[in-house]
Amino acid sequence: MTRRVYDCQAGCPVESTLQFISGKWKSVILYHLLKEKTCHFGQLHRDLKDCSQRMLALQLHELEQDGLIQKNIYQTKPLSTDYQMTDFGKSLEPVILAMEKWGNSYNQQHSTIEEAEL
Amino acid sequence: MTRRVYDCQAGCPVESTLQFISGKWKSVILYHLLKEKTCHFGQLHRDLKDCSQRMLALQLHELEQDGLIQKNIYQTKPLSTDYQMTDFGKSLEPVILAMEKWGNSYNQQHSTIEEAEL
DNA sequence: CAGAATCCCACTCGATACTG
DNA sequence: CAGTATCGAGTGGGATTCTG
Repeated sequence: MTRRVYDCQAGCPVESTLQFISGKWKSVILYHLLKEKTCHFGQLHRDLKDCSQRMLALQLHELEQDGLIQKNIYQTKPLSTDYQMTDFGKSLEPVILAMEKWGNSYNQQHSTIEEAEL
Repeated sequence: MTRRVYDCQAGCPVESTLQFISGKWKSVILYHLLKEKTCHFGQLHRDLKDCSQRMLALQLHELEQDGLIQKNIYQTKPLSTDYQMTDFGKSLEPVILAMEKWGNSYNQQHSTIEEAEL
């Protein structure tokens, strides 16, 4: 993996997982790739509005180095690239989907509360 | 929640989840609390070897403010406190357990490879 | 023991400009 | 379009010290 941020305790499984997905935007990128199968750089850049171009490139690069995603370059003009999950990346699907499920549930409850407050 | 780091897109469920667990040590703390039900500050400090006392206090405070964990203070001498998950915090169990499962699987494969390399 | 306060350096990360 | 290079402000976070 690119950077080891956590190692409180050799073998802590949660830390092992975090080594791969703890980057600022990694989980979100993986989520988009999981849903859309293939994404162009520009598309991700539009979707992740608050992620700068530089950050996006960095995160994608780390994900690629960690073997979670694969980059394909097409020598068209202008240049075009896209990204997709590797099999290793896809193995993280349960983690990402668990996050999605919890987030959906939270968003529902939260919007209900907001409506009640109006 | 204490800080909103992500909001690329209103309603992205993964981002909603990350707002709560994206802190540097939060997932690990939640994992420990999930497994051990109740933890004293010192115990967590020992378990998360590479998390400074200051960081641990900060993360615990944010988790408490977000309503994921509950803090209990005992006016003994010397002072003692412990932490446990709230019901809201427990709702994140599937996410944490998914991380644990993936991490265990990864660790197994990784140790096998290391053995093969010896 | 459990934490708050202060200090301060290293690094993160956004903005901008440039390249193939 | 899909990045890389450079720079500078802001902040994360460790070390240390102090309190109840």
